[in-house]
Amino acid sequence: MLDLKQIRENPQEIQAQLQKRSDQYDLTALLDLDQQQRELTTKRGQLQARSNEIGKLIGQKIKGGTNPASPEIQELKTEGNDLKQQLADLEPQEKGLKFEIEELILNLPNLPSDSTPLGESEDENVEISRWGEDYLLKNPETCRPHWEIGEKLGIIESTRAVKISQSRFVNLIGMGAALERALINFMLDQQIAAGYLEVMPPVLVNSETLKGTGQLPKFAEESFQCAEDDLWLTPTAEVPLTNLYRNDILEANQLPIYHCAYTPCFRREAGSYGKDTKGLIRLHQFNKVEMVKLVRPETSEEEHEKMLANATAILEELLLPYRVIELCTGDLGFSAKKCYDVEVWLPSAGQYREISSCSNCGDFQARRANIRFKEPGKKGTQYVHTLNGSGLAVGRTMAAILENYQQPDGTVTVPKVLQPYLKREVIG
RNA sequence: GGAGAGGUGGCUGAGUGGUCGAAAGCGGCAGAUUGCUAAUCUGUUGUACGGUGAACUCCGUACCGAGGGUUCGAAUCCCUCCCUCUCCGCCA
Repeated sequence: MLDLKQIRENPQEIQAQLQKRSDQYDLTALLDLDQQQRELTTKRGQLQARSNEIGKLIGQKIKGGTNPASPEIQELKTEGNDLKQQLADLEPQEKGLKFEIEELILNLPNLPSDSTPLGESEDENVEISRWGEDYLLKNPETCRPHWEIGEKLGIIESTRAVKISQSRFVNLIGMGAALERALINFMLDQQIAAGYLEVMPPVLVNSETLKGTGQLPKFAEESFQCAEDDLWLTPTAEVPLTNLYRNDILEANQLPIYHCAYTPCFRREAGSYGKDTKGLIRLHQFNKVEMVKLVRPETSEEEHEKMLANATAILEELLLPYRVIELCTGDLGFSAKKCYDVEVWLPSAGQYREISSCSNCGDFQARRANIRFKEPGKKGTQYVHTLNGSGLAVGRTMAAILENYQQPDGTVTVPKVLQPYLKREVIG
């Protein structure tokens, strides 16, 4: 959530920053409502002050021995009643305005960082670096897509998954399931070693929680909902991990907080019909190891770079070629001010595909989720900065392994670092 | 799911409808003092919004689980909801 005070004080600047994302955001309605609301609040505050005063006065007089039925008291009661009536008129107006303002501001995305490249769409994302070209397949023309490899090996199965669920679900079988588990364990072990405290959080979360990280209200159609219980299936562990500290005032010395978690993630993928219908790339349910940081504002940029390194380290250990791109303003996620995507090489597609997204959300989520910290000596509180990144998407990592490690005979070599986990060197 | 109890400030825990933002204790902070890694004493102690201000301050409003209601006035009375705990049932 953006800072309303800041919007009020620098409307044209904020407008210009939002403009970098797209031209669909207009602050004029918000500013107008804010002005009205503030006037009302001031007026109501004055009336309320007088009303409180009368209440106290009556109390004092009665305690002092004045007859409650005396004209003096009656007169005050009349004034009190009159004020009450006026307040009763103002209050709904004020509430209505506050509600409208809230709705507008909750639908405004974060302001892009100054360093975020300008651009309208993903076409203008900027490649930052590449790694692992030595590990590219030597014979790309004969390589097969991971779903074919998986099906042939009997480790990825989709027909029966569709029967028991829907399209965009799969069964992992035998070594497929084992490889998935091995990857989860490997990734967690790596991130724990990098300083993240593991959490195994609930994956059903309430509406407040989704609002805190920015998935609600704007992206309700992206998540699966259990409406009867006000619970949603988490689209990413970023949601429960960040919300661990919702409404908290942390001590400055608790920061930075690093968490990692393995969770299944659930996404409706509304609007992606026909895209990536095969294989492990775009499923309604997938596994992910996530990293989340809560940090002091002045350190968030540096923490962001470190988090990116934690994500890419996994790919380097697995010897999978990747590149890092920085999202341009037009492609930036709702809550992020700056975002790196890590893309792994998928030889069958002949392209890099997203396998991690590392975002610096600044204080945007902290405002929504009301996560603050307090400096011991100082007065008042500050919002923390929140960051999140995949470390990594497990299914897509499996896809990359199957494709990049495939052998001409149809088997798949197990990456060295996974061999201790999987207790074998070849799948097939 | 059934029955009961309860939700108050960082924590423990008082609070008869009227100077209650809330006693007391603990903790925290500041100071004083004492021949000594600690004790004692004194003072202080939340958050948010708005106004004023360079700032400390000051003023107003709101917050005693949430939302309504009664009243001139609600932590206190009434209603609804949420949550926690205990017992029973069920269950991995």
